[in-house]
Amino acid sequence: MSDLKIYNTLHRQKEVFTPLYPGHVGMYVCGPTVSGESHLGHARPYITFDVVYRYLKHLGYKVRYVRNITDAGHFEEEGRAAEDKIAKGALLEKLEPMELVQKYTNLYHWAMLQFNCLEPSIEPTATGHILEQIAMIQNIIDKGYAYEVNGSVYFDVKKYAEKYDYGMLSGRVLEDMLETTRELESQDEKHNKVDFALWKKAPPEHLMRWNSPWGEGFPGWHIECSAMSSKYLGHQFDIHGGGMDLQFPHHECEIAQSEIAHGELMARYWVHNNMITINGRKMGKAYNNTIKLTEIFAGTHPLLERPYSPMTIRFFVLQTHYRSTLDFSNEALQAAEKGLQRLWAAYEVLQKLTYESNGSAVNEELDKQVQQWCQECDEFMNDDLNTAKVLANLFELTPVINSLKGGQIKMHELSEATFQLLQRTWQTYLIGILGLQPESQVTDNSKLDGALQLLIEMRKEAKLRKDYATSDKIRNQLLTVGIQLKDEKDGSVSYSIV
RNA sequence: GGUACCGUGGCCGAGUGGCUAGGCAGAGGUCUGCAAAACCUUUUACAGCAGUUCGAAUCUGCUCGGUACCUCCA
Repeated sequence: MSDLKIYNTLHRQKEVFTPLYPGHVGMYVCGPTVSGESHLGHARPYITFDVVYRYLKHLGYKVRYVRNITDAGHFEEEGRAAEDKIAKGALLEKLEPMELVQKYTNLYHWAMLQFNCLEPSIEPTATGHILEQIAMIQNIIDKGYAYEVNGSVYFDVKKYAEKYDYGMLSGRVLEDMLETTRELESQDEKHNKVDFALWKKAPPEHLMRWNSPWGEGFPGWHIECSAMSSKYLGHQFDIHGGGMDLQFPHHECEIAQSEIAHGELMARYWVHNNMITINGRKMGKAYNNTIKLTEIFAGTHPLLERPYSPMTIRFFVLQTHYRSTLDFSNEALQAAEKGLQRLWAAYEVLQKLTYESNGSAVNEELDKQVQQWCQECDEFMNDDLNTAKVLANLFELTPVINSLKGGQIKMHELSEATFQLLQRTWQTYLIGILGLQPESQVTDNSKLDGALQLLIEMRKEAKLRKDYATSDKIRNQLLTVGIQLKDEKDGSVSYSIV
């Protein structure tokens, strides 16, 4: 169906993508834990896999894209005293975990919308699949690969490793992990320090709790993804995605659980995006160096010189290959912002151009070059989704488009087919696959437009009188309220809202 | 300590053996009443050392520097 090659972490190499069922793709991406606000680091996987989703659809696949919401855990409102949680008598005064979950889920959805991320086909919640998780845990116990201690259930990694390859994804060696002894509290329940929890007994202060065959508790960290992906995508599916930091232990544990429960490798292609760094360090809660998305959009974080729009962030992310780290800085964001503006301007110009030829000869060299730049976009995407190169080619095409408008290149120098390819490429890539969208909501305000046309007319008359004081005043005053006039080569005047 | 990964010009970043990626910034020019935008031209690279090769940013080794993961962080 395509020549798409994608880097599979499982085998540490690029592999031709062939779906399990021809024409269909099942993709699971680890979603957010909705116990707090999303930060810039979170934005990367969602934008990355949004492009994967869009591209697979572009290739003609019918894709089921599942992205979970982790809403089961130990939730606390930031800054709220711990004793608050259960001590208060009245229900409404207590911390209600679902209230937090709802709040941050809404905020997350809002941010995804800002980034123009398509909605997943299914967005299952951990709390909505407790029964499935319990059933899966029981299944693993029945097969002898998990044991219960004091109301908690642990996966027996050592036993698993005797027969299966624990570490196949992360490249870890079990022996090494057993050797590197490090004292950890509360590991006394585990038979081995490498074992991981499938179910945890809920201590009294734990608010989220469910009944299970092992008493009141809550599911372990990894089990939800295994349970929910198999429910909606089958025991084996095509793509499993997430951040690189989830490779171990999260994804490794998912593989082990699923192998025992379902008897097969859960996903065939494991795709991991790299981190966003800030001053060279990973942006993460543990490092205390996060910038929340709301802070980015509003420019309220102390590290920000000014606000940056969602599309600037999206463009910034896509300008780098998804498996490279991406370093945040004001300079880099501002460069991205300007670059994107240039691309948009060219896109709008291209939209308005129409093909016409006076029968003169086509400039073969140029024509061929334009064709090549357009066609290469497919190759770049097929080569492990190289969005950076796609953008580079769009930038190569930008002066061609502007020159067609400015007259440095005559339309007849391109063949009609090439011109149409050019238009189609921009539409397909910029809008369709990279998912960028215009931001200056030109609200199609006919009243504003009418007023501006009047001002433009008055300025024109002033210029004819060589009354440049007046004409400049009109232009400068409009600029201060965010409307920029541009004198075009053909004598017309256009404006843009900045 | 274990396991991976990375080090590209002022900044951000593609690129894996020969063919100037690209963006932003800087410089010069064209256009313009002047601007803006646009167009044209253009400077600064491949952490260091050694090796393989006709040829290395790209392969190998070493050194230096940095990062990530190692049990609930995308």
